[in-house]
Amino acid sequence: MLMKIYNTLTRKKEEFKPLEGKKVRMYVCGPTVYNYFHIGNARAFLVFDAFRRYLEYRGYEVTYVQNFTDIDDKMIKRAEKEGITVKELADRFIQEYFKDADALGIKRADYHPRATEVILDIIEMIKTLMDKGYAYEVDGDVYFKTRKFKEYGKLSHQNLEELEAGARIKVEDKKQNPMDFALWKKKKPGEPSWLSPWGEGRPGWHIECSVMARKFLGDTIDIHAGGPDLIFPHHENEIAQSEGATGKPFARYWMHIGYLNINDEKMSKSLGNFYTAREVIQKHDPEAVRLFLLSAHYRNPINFSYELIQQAEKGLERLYNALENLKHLESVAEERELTPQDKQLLNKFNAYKEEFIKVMDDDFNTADGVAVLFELVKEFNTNIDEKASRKVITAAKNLLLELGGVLGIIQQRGEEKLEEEIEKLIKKREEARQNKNWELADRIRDELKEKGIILEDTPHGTRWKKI
RNA sequence: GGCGGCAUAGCCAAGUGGUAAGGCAGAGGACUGCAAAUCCUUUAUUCCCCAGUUCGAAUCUGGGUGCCGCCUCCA
Repeated sequence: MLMKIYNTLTRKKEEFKPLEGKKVRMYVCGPTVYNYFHIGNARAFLVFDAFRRYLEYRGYEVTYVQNFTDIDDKMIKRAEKEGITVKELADRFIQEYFKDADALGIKRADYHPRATEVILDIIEMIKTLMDKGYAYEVDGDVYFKTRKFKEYGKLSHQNLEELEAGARIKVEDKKQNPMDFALWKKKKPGEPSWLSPWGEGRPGWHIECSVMARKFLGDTIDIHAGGPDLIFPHHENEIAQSEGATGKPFARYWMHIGYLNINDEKMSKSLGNFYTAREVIQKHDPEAVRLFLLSAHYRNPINFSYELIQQAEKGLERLYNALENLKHLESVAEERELTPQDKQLLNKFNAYKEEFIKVMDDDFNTADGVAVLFELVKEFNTNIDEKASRKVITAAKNLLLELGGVLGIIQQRGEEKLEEEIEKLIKKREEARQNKNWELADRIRDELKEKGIILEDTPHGTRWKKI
């Protein structure tokens, strides 16, 4: 069965066939590194990270590119405000990006190019566009001639006339048409600049992605993805530039997530309803954030609140409890021949796995994937105990970790060790319980709780966990 | 004006023709020395409203109501 992917270009779910065998060329628009990224950005990075993981899980060989925009108006403004260079600003927030992205379990891309690293390639592409009549220069600025690109508007499903009619931007005298956009911007005093055939200046925003995608992935890529606000104008413009320059289709599948809102309103600085990913993961388990964001369909809008993150945290706890229980059972169960019941259980596990694949194959339905994980946990909690063969327990544990790994959850908490002193206390409490000295046992339990160790007495021994 | 999305239990949320997943919260019960974890039962005769198509609709069609987004930098 082929996977299906919803394509913004056709507004339909399509069967996913990469250009070349099992190779997938994937480009995701990255952040402008003038600040910490916010929780809305996080949704995009995290969702597409999960899709990449799933594609790899399904045996695709994914080349994943995510850029850093390190030169634009916002960068210049912020650097000026901070009294540092644009380069220093970029270096700093690229580092900060990786701190937060790593914490959220977002895997590193194969390539993380910066716009300023590909200036020569940008100039080359602009030259090509000028040669082909898709661009024109006016006094050191270069613009893309949207009227020349016949399919302009095909991604956002607008036609140029309507766009022009609805254009709220001021008509700049320099542009031939209000929808034309800058490929190259003439240097203003004090701005970083590069030498070009049109004089000193810097690239426009849209051209960098066209160039980086092509440089690292080729003329035609499989998946181009990003936030919903990029559909127009950014991705529309990328198509115009890339297809204008190469004459080939730019991206075969365009994927866009839904907005992340705060109280049903778009998150924006002017409304003051703005959360950086960093402040959220300082307060809550990053895996809970992942679980929260993957619990809804990626194309639907999602409302952010700390209350909902807390709900997700509880759910995550349930998953971890199951995992910890399995680990504990594994340590006490015996290795023995599989009974027919054991075999039946293993078959069931396999059915859950197939269900997971079935729902994820259908346009990455992570919400259903998460549901399968919870159903699996219920199955384990109900039907596996210390009498099960260790083989079954290990298989259960591995499946939970395997499917959780695809979504990037239940991966963080590893094997923890206890200090000797605490182990002694736990033993002491065991003895007290043997002697039915409940008072002492409870006192030790309370004492350990204050130290962040929770004890749970199970039929097959005491289990501990850290909070 | 053009384009588009959404409306499912207290909360979150999946489900696009076959008789309402999953999570959180709540109630009752089991287990436990007590807890915790876990399990069982329970919580939408019903999916914004009206009409229609159909043997059958949350899912399709028409109409209505409400909310939101894009068309301008933004993931």
